[in-house]
Amino acid sequence: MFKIATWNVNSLRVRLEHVRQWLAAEQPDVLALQETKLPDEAFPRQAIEEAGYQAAFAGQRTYNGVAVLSRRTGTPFADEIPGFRDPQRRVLAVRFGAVDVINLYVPNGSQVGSDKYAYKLEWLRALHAWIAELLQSGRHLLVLGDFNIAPEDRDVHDPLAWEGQVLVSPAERAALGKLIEAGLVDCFRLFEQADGCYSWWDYRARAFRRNHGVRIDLLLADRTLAKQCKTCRIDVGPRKLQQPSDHAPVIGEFALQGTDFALS
DNA sequence: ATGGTGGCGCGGCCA
Repeated sequence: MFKIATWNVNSLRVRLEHVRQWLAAEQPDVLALQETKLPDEAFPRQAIEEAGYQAAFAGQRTYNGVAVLSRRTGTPFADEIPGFRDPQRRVLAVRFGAVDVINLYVPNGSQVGSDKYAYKLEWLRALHAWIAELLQSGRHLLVLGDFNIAPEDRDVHDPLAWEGQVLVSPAERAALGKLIEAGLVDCFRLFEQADGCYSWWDYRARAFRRNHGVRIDLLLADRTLAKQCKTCRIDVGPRKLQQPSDHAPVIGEFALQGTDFALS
Protein backbone atom coordinates (compact mmCIF):
# COMPACT_ATOMS: atom_id res chain seq x y z
CA MET A 1 0.00 0.00 0.00
CA PHE A 2 1.20 3.46 -0.92
CA LYS A 3 0.31 6.07 1.69
CA ILE A 4 0.41 9.77 0.84
CA ALA A 5 -0.64 12.82 2.85
CA THR A 6 -0.87 16.59 2.66
CA TRP A 7 -0.51 19.04 5.54
CA ASN A 8 -0.36 22.81 5.67
CA VAL A 9 1.92 23.25 8.70
CA ASN A 10 1.89 27.08 8.91
CA SER A 11 5.64 27.34 9.63
CA LEU A 12 7.76 24.20 9.55
CA ARG A 13 10.10 25.79 12.09
CA VAL A 14 7.33 25.98 14.69
CA ARG A 15 5.71 22.66 13.70
CA LEU A 16 8.84 20.53 13.19
CA GLU A 17 8.24 18.34 16.24
CA HIS A 18 4.58 17.85 15.30
CA VAL A 19 5.68 16.75 11.84
CA ARG A 20 8.32 14.37 13.21
CA GLN A 21 5.87 12.83 15.66
CA TRP A 22 3.25 12.47 12.96
CA LEU A 23 5.68 10.82 10.52
CA ALA A 24 6.66 8.32 13.19
CA ALA A 25 3.03 7.52 13.99
CA GLU A 26 1.61 7.40 10.45
CA GLN A 27 4.67 6.43 8.41
CA PRO A 28 3.38 7.76 5.07
CA ASP A 29 5.42 7.08 1.94
CA VAL A 30 5.03 10.73 0.94
CA LEU A 31 4.07 13.85 2.90
CA ALA A 32 3.41 17.11 1.04
CA LEU A 33 3.86 20.21 3.20
CA GLN A 34 2.65 23.75 2.59
CA GLU A 35 3.46 27.08 4.23
CA THR A 36 6.88 25.96 5.40
CA LYS A 37 7.80 29.69 5.55
CA LEU A 38 11.51 28.88 5.36
CA PRO A 39 14.19 29.80 2.83
CA ASP A 40 15.91 26.73 1.40
CA GLU A 41 19.09 27.38 3.40
CA ALA A 42 17.09 27.09 6.62
CA PHE A 43 15.24 23.88 5.71
CA PRO A 44 15.64 21.32 8.56
CA ARG A 45 16.97 18.62 6.25
CA GLN A 46 18.85 16.79 8.96
CA ALA A 47 15.85 16.54 11.29
CA ILE A 48 13.76 15.17 8.41
CA GLU A 49 16.44 12.67 7.40
CA GLU A 50 16.75 11.51 11.01
CA ALA A 51 13.03 10.74 10.81
CA GLY A 52 13.75 8.49 7.82
CA TYR A 53 12.66 10.81 5.00
CA GLN A 54 14.18 12.49 1.96
CA ALA A 55 13.17 16.10 1.41
CA ALA A 56 12.63 18.17 -1.71
CA PHE A 57 11.69 21.78 -1.09
CA ALA A 58 10.89 25.08 -2.74
CA GLY A 59 11.23 27.54 0.08
CA GLN A 60 10.55 31.20 0.71
CA ARG A 61 11.14 33.40 3.71
CA THR A 62 8.05 34.46 5.76
CA TYR A 63 5.37 33.36 3.28
CA ASN A 64 4.45 30.26 1.28
CA GLY A 65 7.06 27.53 0.77
CA VAL A 66 6.34 23.88 -0.08
CA ALA A 67 8.16 20.60 0.51
CA VAL A 68 7.74 16.94 -0.39
CA LEU A 69 9.02 14.42 2.15
CA SER A 70 9.36 10.83 1.01
CA ARG A 71 10.79 7.50 2.06
CA ARG A 72 12.10 6.89 -1.46
CA THR A 73 14.07 9.41 -3.43
CA GLY A 74 11.91 11.10 -6.03
CA THR A 75 12.87 13.31 -8.94
CA PRO A 76 11.70 16.92 -8.63
CA PHE A 77 10.62 18.18 -12.05
CA ALA A 78 8.80 21.48 -11.46
CA ASP A 79 8.78 24.23 -8.85
CA GLU A 80 6.47 26.46 -10.85
CA ILE A 81 3.48 26.03 -13.11
CA PRO A 82 5.17 25.91 -16.55
CA GLY A 83 4.74 29.24 -18.31
CA PHE A 84 3.47 30.99 -15.18
CA ARG A 85 6.35 32.95 -13.67
CA ASP A 86 5.77 33.47 -9.98
CA PRO A 87 8.19 34.51 -7.23
CA GLN A 88 5.83 32.88 -4.70
CA ARG A 89 6.86 29.31 -3.88
CA ARG A 90 3.59 27.40 -4.12
CA VAL A 91 4.36 24.42 -6.35
CA LEU A 92 6.59 21.38 -6.08
CA ALA A 93 6.19 18.41 -8.42
CA VAL A 94 8.14 15.22 -7.78
CA ARG A 95 8.16 12.09 -9.94
CA PHE A 96 8.08 8.69 -8.23
CA GLY A 97 8.22 6.01 -10.91
CA ALA A 98 5.06 6.29 -13.01
CA VAL A 99 3.39 8.66 -10.55
CA ASP A 100 3.78 12.43 -10.55
CA VAL A 101 3.09 13.95 -7.14
CA ILE A 102 2.12 17.62 -7.46
CA ASN A 103 2.15 19.54 -4.20
CA LEU A 104 0.18 22.81 -4.30
CA TYR A 105 -0.37 25.79 -2.06
CA VAL A 106 -3.12 27.54 -3.99
CA PRO A 107 -3.33 31.31 -3.31
CA ASN A 108 -5.85 32.23 -0.63
CA GLY A 109 -7.43 35.08 -2.60
CA SER A 110 -7.99 37.36 0.40
CA GLN A 111 -11.30 38.91 -0.71
CA VAL A 112 -13.52 38.33 -3.72
CA GLY A 113 -12.76 41.09 -6.21
CA SER A 114 -9.33 41.94 -4.81
CA ASP A 115 -6.03 41.83 -6.71
CA LYS A 116 -5.14 38.68 -4.75
CA TYR A 117 -8.40 37.08 -5.85
CA ALA A 118 -7.60 37.87 -9.49
CA TYR A 119 -4.14 36.33 -8.98
CA LYS A 120 -5.76 33.21 -7.52
CA LEU A 121 -8.01 32.79 -10.55
CA GLU A 122 -5.11 33.38 -12.98
CA TRP A 123 -3.03 30.87 -11.05
CA LEU A 124 -5.83 28.29 -11.23
CA ARG A 125 -6.24 28.89 -14.97
CA ALA A 126 -2.54 28.21 -15.54
CA LEU A 127 -2.72 25.16 -13.25
CA HIS A 128 -5.56 23.71 -15.29
CA ALA A 129 -3.59 24.03 -18.53
CA TRP A 130 -0.64 22.22 -16.95
CA ILE A 131 -2.69 19.43 -15.36
CA ALA A 132 -4.71 18.86 -18.55
CA GLU A 133 -1.49 18.55 -20.53
CA LEU A 134 0.02 16.05 -18.08
CA LEU A 135 -3.16 13.96 -18.10
CA GLN A 136 -3.36 14.01 -21.88
CA SER A 137 0.23 12.79 -22.07
CA GLY A 138 -0.79 9.79 -19.98
CA ARG A 139 0.99 10.65 -16.74
CA HIS A 140 -0.45 9.30 -13.52
CA LEU A 141 -1.07 12.16 -11.11
CA LEU A 142 -1.59 12.68 -7.41
CA VAL A 143 -2.38 16.38 -7.00
CA LEU A 144 -2.63 17.39 -3.38
CA GLY A 145 -2.28 20.32 -1.07
CA ASP A 146 -4.02 23.36 0.34
CA PHE A 147 -6.43 24.32 -2.47
CA ASN A 148 -8.04 27.17 -0.54
CA ILE A 149 -11.33 26.09 -2.14
CA ALA A 150 -14.13 24.17 -0.43
CA PRO A 151 -15.59 22.03 -3.23
CA GLU A 152 -19.22 21.90 -2.06
CA ASP A 153 -21.51 23.32 0.60
CA ARG A 154 -21.20 20.11 2.63
CA ASP A 155 -17.49 21.02 2.99
CA VAL A 156 -18.42 24.20 4.88
CA HIS A 157 -19.72 24.33 8.46
CA ASP A 158 -22.12 27.21 7.72
CA PRO A 159 -22.67 27.57 3.98
CA LEU A 160 -25.08 30.49 4.39
CA ALA A 161 -22.57 32.51 6.41
CA TRP A 162 -19.87 31.72 3.84
CA GLU A 163 -21.97 32.32 0.73
CA GLY A 164 -20.06 34.26 -1.92
CA GLN A 165 -16.93 34.54 0.24
CA VAL A 166 -13.43 33.61 -0.81
CA LEU A 167 -12.85 29.80 -0.57
CA VAL A 168 -16.39 29.08 -1.80
CA SER A 169 -17.13 31.68 -4.51
CA PRO A 170 -18.60 30.34 -7.77
CA ALA A 171 -15.54 31.29 -9.85
CA GLU A 172 -13.20 29.39 -7.52
CA ARG A 173 -15.45 26.33 -7.47
CA ALA A 174 -15.72 26.47 -11.26
CA ALA A 175 -11.91 26.48 -11.51
CA LEU A 176 -11.75 23.40 -9.28
CA GLY A 177 -14.54 21.84 -11.34
CA LYS A 178 -12.44 22.26 -14.47
CA LEU A 179 -9.60 20.31 -12.85
CA ILE A 180 -12.05 17.54 -12.00
CA GLU A 181 -13.43 17.55 -15.57
CA ALA A 182 -9.89 17.29 -16.91
CA GLY A 183 -9.69 13.90 -15.20
CA LEU A 184 -9.02 14.23 -11.48
CA VAL A 185 -11.05 12.72 -8.64
CA ASP A 186 -11.53 14.09 -5.10
CA CYS A 187 -10.44 10.96 -3.21
CA PHE A 188 -12.11 11.99 0.04
CA ARG A 189 -15.53 11.70 -1.59
CA LEU A 190 -14.87 8.19 -2.88
CA PHE A 191 -15.76 6.96 0.59
CA GLU A 192 -18.57 7.35 3.05
CA GLN A 193 -17.63 10.14 5.44
CA ALA A 194 -19.24 11.53 8.57
CA ASP A 195 -20.96 14.91 8.34
CA GLY A 196 -18.86 17.87 9.42
CA CYS A 197 -15.45 16.70 8.19
CA TYR A 198 -13.16 19.68 7.73
CA SER A 199 -9.41 20.28 7.31
CA TRP A 200 -9.03 23.93 8.37
CA TRP A 201 -10.37 25.85 11.32
CA ASP A 202 -9.64 29.51 12.04
CA TYR A 203 -7.46 30.10 15.10
CA ARG A 204 -9.98 32.68 16.24
CA ALA A 205 -13.28 32.39 18.07
CA ARG A 206 -12.68 28.81 19.28
CA ALA A 207 -13.50 27.63 15.79
CA PHE A 208 -11.93 24.18 16.20
CA ARG A 209 -13.71 23.41 19.46
CA ARG A 210 -16.99 24.30 17.76
CA ASN A 211 -15.97 22.47 14.56
CA HIS A 212 -16.47 25.65 12.57
CA GLY A 213 -14.27 24.50 9.71
CA VAL A 214 -14.01 24.07 5.98
CA ARG A 215 -12.53 21.28 3.86
CA ILE A 216 -9.97 23.00 1.65
CA ASP A 217 -7.08 20.52 1.80
CA LEU A 218 -7.57 17.99 -0.96
CA LEU A 219 -6.09 14.83 -2.43
CA LEU A 220 -6.93 14.47 -6.12
CA ALA A 221 -5.96 11.48 -8.25
CA ASP A 222 -6.27 10.69 -11.93
CA ARG A 223 -9.10 8.25 -12.69
CA THR A 224 -6.82 5.21 -12.89
CA LEU A 225 -5.17 5.90 -9.55
CA ALA A 226 -8.51 6.84 -8.00
CA LYS A 227 -9.75 3.29 -8.71
CA GLN A 228 -6.84 2.05 -6.62
CA CYS A 229 -7.55 4.40 -3.69
CA LYS A 230 -8.48 2.30 -0.66
CA THR A 231 -8.92 4.95 2.04
CA CYS A 232 -8.98 8.72 2.41
CA ARG A 233 -9.44 10.51 5.69
CA ILE A 234 -8.64 13.66 7.64
CA ASP A 235 -6.58 13.26 10.83
CA VAL A 236 -7.79 15.90 13.28
CA GLY A 237 -5.34 14.66 15.93
CA PRO A 238 -2.58 17.20 15.25
CA ARG A 239 -5.11 20.07 15.37
CA LYS A 240 -5.71 19.18 19.05
CA LEU A 241 -2.07 19.56 20.08
CA GLN A 242 -0.55 22.53 21.88
CA GLN A 243 0.39 25.31 19.44
CA PRO A 244 -1.09 23.50 16.42
CA SER A 245 -1.21 24.31 12.76
CA ASP A 246 -4.63 25.64 11.79
CA HIS A 247 -4.85 22.77 9.22
CA ALA A 248 -5.15 18.99 9.73
CA PRO A 249 -3.43 16.38 7.55
CA VAL A 250 -5.36 14.54 4.83
CA ILE A 251 -4.22 10.97 4.14
CA GLY A 252 -4.88 8.57 1.28
CA GLU A 253 -3.84 4.96 0.71
CA PHE A 254 -3.47 3.41 -2.75
CA ALA A 255 -3.01 -0.21 -3.75
CA LEU A 256 -0.84 0.81 -6.74
CA GLN A 257 -1.20 -2.57 -8.46
CA GLY A 258 0.30 -3.13 -11.89
CA THR A 259 3.75 -2.83 -13.35
CA ASP A 260 3.21 0.86 -14.13
CA PHE A 261 3.31 1.55 -10.42
CA ALA A 262 6.43 -0.30 -9.33
CA LEU A 263 7.87 2.68 -7.49
CA SER A 264 11.51 1.66 -7.70
C1' DA B 1 -18.65 42.04 16.30
C1' DT B 2 -15.00 44.90 9.72
C1' DG B 3 -13.48 41.77 15.47
C1' DG B 4 -11.14 37.54 16.75
C1' DT B 5 -5.63 34.46 16.74
C1' DG B 6 -1.19 33.08 15.03
C1' DG B 7 3.49 33.48 12.33
C1' DC B 8 7.01 36.41 11.00
C1' DG B 9 9.89 39.76 12.74
C1' DC B 10 9.69 44.10 15.09
C1' DG B 11 5.50 47.48 11.99
C1' DG B 12 2.40 45.59 9.37
C1' DC B 13 1.23 41.93 6.26
C1' DC B 14 -0.92 37.61 5.48
C1' DA B 15 -4.02 33.92 6.44
